[in-house]
Amino acid sequence: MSNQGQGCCAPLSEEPLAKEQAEEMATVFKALGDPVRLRLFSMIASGPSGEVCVCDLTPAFDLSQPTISHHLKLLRQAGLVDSERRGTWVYYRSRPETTDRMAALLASVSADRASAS
Amino acid sequence: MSNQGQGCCAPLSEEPLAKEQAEEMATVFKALGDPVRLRLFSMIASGPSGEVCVCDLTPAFDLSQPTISHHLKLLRQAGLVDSERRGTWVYYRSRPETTDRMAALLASVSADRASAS
DNA sequence: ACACAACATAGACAAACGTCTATACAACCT
DNA sequence: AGGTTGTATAGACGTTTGTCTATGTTGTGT
Repeated sequence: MSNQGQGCCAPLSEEPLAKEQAEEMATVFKALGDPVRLRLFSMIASGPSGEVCVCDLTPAFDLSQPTISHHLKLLRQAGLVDSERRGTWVYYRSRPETTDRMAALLASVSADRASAS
Repeated sequence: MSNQGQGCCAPLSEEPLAKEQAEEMATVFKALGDPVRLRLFSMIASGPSGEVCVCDLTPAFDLSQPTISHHLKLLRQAGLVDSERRGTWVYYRSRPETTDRMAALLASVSADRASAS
């Protein structure tokens, strides 16, 4: 099914991303791979006070409240945001560690690309 | 359904990511939101010569050749990679512009976060 | 011209996803 | 205590996604 070792091109040195690490990172990318979640995350991450109340997120979309809640849950499970209840309301804030990891991965790609030229 | 204007918290200044821009960027994130595609992209982006032959990508997975081809198509449609046929073989290379845009977006999130503290 | 190899496309199908309604839980306020 | 509001969970349902097999397309070599 392939011609490895027949001179097509140099064999890959090594997969730069191991299977397990790819699985983990893909979860994070997938979480941002939906327009609603991306906007939600964007609103949370750029909240003026570093956090945003769910009561301000929900009415910003033409979607039901449970749907927004579901999307927030996925963002939380991906490690992109954290939530805290204060009294009646729940506040979400971003977790820059996760964002930074993604940015670093993308930057390393560009770096590899640059060093190869 | 909400208490906007009742003192829950400051209303959002503005969605930092417009609907259309979110839609567009989400497509790119979604493309990397699958473990197989993320590994494919990683292999392509870190290819020693800046490009990788499909014939080296396909046997690296326990998946059928059409499945790999399909994933490569999605990466291409997302603007993450480009393909070129040379003779019998097809070579894929990454498009750093797209990667850089994603990194910039993630970095701006961190920046907003830092300036808010 | 013909056979063969690399890659892409088409169609089918189960699994995952995004959305909804209904309901539960938690906190506030008379 | 009881009613009301904010948020989460449960279950249902149509759509999208990831995978496969079968086939088409493009280039090579004899």
